[in-house]
Amino acid sequence: MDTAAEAVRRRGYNGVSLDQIARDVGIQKSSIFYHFSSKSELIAVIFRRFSAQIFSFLDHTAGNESRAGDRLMAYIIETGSFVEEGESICMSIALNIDRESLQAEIVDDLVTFHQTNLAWLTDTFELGLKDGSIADIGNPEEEANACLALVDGAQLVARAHRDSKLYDQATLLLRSRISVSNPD
Amino acid sequence: MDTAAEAVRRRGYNGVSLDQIARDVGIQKSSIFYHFSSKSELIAVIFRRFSAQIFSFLDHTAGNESRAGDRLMAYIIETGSFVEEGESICMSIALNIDRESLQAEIVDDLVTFHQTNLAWLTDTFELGLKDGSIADIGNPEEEANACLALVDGAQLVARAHRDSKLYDQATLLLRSRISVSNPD
DNA sequence: GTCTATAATCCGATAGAC
DNA sequence: GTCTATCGGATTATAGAC
Repeated sequence: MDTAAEAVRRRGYNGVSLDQIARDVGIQKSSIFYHFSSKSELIAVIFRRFSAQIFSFLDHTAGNESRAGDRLMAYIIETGSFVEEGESICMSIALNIDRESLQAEIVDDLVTFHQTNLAWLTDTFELGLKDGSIADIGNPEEEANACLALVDGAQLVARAHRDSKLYDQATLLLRSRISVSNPD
Repeated sequence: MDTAAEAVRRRGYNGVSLDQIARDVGIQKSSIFYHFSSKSELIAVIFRRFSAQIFSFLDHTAGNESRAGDRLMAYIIETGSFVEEGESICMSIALNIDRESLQAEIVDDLVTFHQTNLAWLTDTFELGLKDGSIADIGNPEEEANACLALVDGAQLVARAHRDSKLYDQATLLLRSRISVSNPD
């Protein structure tokens, strides 16, 4: 499943073959069908696992970080980790491109994933309005939408040039609005 | 070629088949090979055509609009036109996802396309520093990188929810920094 | 320049031995 | 639970008639 997840993030749904995944793992592709009934199901399972990991991260961050600036900074760093060496992107982006090849169930999960991220970011910017840890906040919902677009697009830019530093550069202006706490 | 271009923007390189393109056009798929030697060549040609159109737009805009704010606004609107009804995206994004399935030549063209856009945006923000038509500019190169990431990501967000209005919302904060001229 | 027909390959999926 | 073998379908590409 780890191998399949990485393959999807690097080559998209239509770009991966079960044969290639099986070869990377060191088994025969027919063995995959003992664990998953179809390619669709395999992708559905790994996306739900990925989605659950991110939701867990969001809950954990909201529970542990009391300041909006710290929450947002953790989000930007976490999302940047998907870029790796500029060869990969977040799975939801990769699957969204190949959306028309996916079954309706996974497409619904993709929408839910996006909406959950947007709602979390909106809450974060609303908190930022109160605690002042993020500068120049306009409408929280608009900020959340722009922030999600920025971190997604920053992954694309970094991948386009195979350089993870471009993710950091593209998000620099957003990060400069954050006054992080210094817990000692 | 128009049909092929739209198909790539909606389904990605690996998601389109020559048979489907031929059926949409109303010919047989074998007829495609009279005009193009391979699927790779077809995609290379339509991307170069797309790339030339955008480069022409950049030149035209820089020549006709003297204010940085007007140039940037035109760029944001032009890029937003790729979203259509939330079903499509810019061809460079779609091809960049399926990069590992493409021949090296097209990948080079993709990098050139991205760099040209970045350079144009950097020039625009440098002009904006001088003429004051864009507010709160930090480093022009960082602004360009963040701007490109934002408009690319805004297309993804709009497509994720099949709603072109989300592109407008995600770019609203950037557009609010622009003081457009009112030519009368 | 487009057609029919078909070759060659790849892929998802199944059957059955071990 | 993994293997070998294979089916059936889709896809890229070619050959040759018109």
